[in-house]
Amino acid sequence: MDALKSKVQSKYDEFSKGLKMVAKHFLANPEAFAMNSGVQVGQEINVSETTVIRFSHALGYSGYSALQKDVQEQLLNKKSSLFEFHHMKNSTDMDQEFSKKMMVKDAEVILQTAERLNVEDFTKAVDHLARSERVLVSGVRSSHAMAQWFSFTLDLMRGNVRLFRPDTDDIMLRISEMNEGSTFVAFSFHRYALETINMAKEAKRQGAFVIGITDSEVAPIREHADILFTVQLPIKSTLDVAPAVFSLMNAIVGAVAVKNSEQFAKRTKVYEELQLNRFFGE
Amino acid sequence: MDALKSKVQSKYDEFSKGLKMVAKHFLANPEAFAMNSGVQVGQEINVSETTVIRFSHALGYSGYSALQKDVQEQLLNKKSSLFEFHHMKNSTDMDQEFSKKMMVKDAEVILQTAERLNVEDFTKAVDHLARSERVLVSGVRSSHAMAQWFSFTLDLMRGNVRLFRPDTDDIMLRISEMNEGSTFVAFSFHRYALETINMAKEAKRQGAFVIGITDSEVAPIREHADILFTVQLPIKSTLDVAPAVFSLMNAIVGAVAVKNSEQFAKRTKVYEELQLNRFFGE
DNA sequence: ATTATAATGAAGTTTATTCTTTTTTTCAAC
DNA sequence: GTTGAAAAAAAGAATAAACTTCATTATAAT
Repeated sequence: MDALKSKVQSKYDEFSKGLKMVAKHFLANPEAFAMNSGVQVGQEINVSETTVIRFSHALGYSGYSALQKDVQEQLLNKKSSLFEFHHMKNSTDMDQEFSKKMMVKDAEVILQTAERLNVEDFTKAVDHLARSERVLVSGVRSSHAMAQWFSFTLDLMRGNVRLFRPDTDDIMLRISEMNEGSTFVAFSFHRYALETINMAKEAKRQGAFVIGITDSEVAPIREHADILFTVQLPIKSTLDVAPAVFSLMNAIVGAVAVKNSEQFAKRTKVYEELQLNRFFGE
Repeated sequence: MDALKSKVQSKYDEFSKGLKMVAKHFLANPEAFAMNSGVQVGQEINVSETTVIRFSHALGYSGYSALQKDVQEQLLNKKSSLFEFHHMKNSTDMDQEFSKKMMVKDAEVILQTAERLNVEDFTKAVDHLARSERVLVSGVRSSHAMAQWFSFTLDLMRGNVRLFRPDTDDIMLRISEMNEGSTFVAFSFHRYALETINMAKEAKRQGAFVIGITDSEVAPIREHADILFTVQLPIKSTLDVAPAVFSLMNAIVGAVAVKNSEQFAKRTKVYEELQLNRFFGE
């Protein structure tokens, strides 16, 4: 399989626009080629069957059927070799075990978080985030990445979202901009930086709606939050909450996008059109 | 697969002579059923196509096509393991459905990413990240949160990790610090900001080891990366890759921590002791 | 702007596959 | 050995897939 894949990778640059789309899809999901007909594959990627066949030709096959046969064989061989791999327990694939195990754990934490999520709170939070005039997001140190992603993504969606930047922003100024039409989102995780907590307190005093995202139901931020989302790890876990928090944020942002779908479509269109070639590759 | 196989086994005694032959062959070599047409399967076991079709009927399928599709799916375990577990039928609430669905999808993407992860690459990357004198991390715009988290966390672990800051850092200066003992980590996701790509190119030219984290096997960063990790979403998905990327990073950082465990323990101890009460709550 | 070149998808043709119907074979009972 | 029931094969019809051609559209070069 890898041989075929790297062949596709190496030829990728010579391909036309349509072929590139097919190639990308092939690399991402070769199973689709093994199991479906040419038309089906084409439909899935919005390309004509003809282009799929041309892709086969470009790789040196006589047609789609030939490519499909080859993919099928390689895929099934890989399966069996992977199966063998699982059985040998020597030390070299400890790492495989390790990475996989950790990621499975992350997935489990996400499911558990989803399970525990309070629907009412979720709906209310989404509602405020969609409607608020202004949104201010804060999170420092270990929580800063979360705050950054959340504000960046939400700003794409609805605008008027601001990330508090501890290095350059003035706390008092930012806080003074908060009022009844504002929402403040605080990311406060273990060690619970006082900066964020105090901001939440002040924001609330100014009448803003405060959403707290944290790792414990008794975290200090709870006092100042109208809504509290908690992402909890299994005890004694060395995991990081980040994957689960991002999944939660993803759901929130997605829900906001759905709620404001027309506004969202307009904004992203404008954003896409703005892109200048000299800033981006491909 | 096992379910289907044992069904065949249990019905075996009731079968006619011809069907028994087909059943035997099916148990021995189900791949043939996944990949070949009815006639071909028949020929291989000296039985008519009709008998193969009858075999499909005997198992309760509408015809050979239906059997084949099922076998294909089971062999490539297209059926996601999670979907089986989390059949959410209980909730009537649309919002609950929504948030949960999104998060379940995130979990699935993580599992798939774990599945596809190349062990060798993972080991090699961890090795470099643990041993390198210096590590430089870059990611702008939508990738910036990832870069921030990764550099922050890895820096806690081993030190000498630097995040490239587009607003204040000088590209040339940062690049010129790279050499054979350095590792450069590039987060390059859709729209593929040129800044990161060019930095990777230059870093490589300076002899640094380059690790690319991206969303496609043909993303532009691939040319300049010694190791490429791809986190792919199912096509047509409106999801964000962030949760899966964070899970991958989590695994990487975790592996580095294990590798450098004594160093890591010392560093975090120092860090913990440093904390002054007036910075943190509780 | 104009032309030449290449890429694309719609429509049409051919080939392959599945499924149904009909005929033939098998085999046991008499 | 004939007969009849049951199963398999062969033939045929219907369907679906793969491939080809060609007109249209996009891209690049002048």
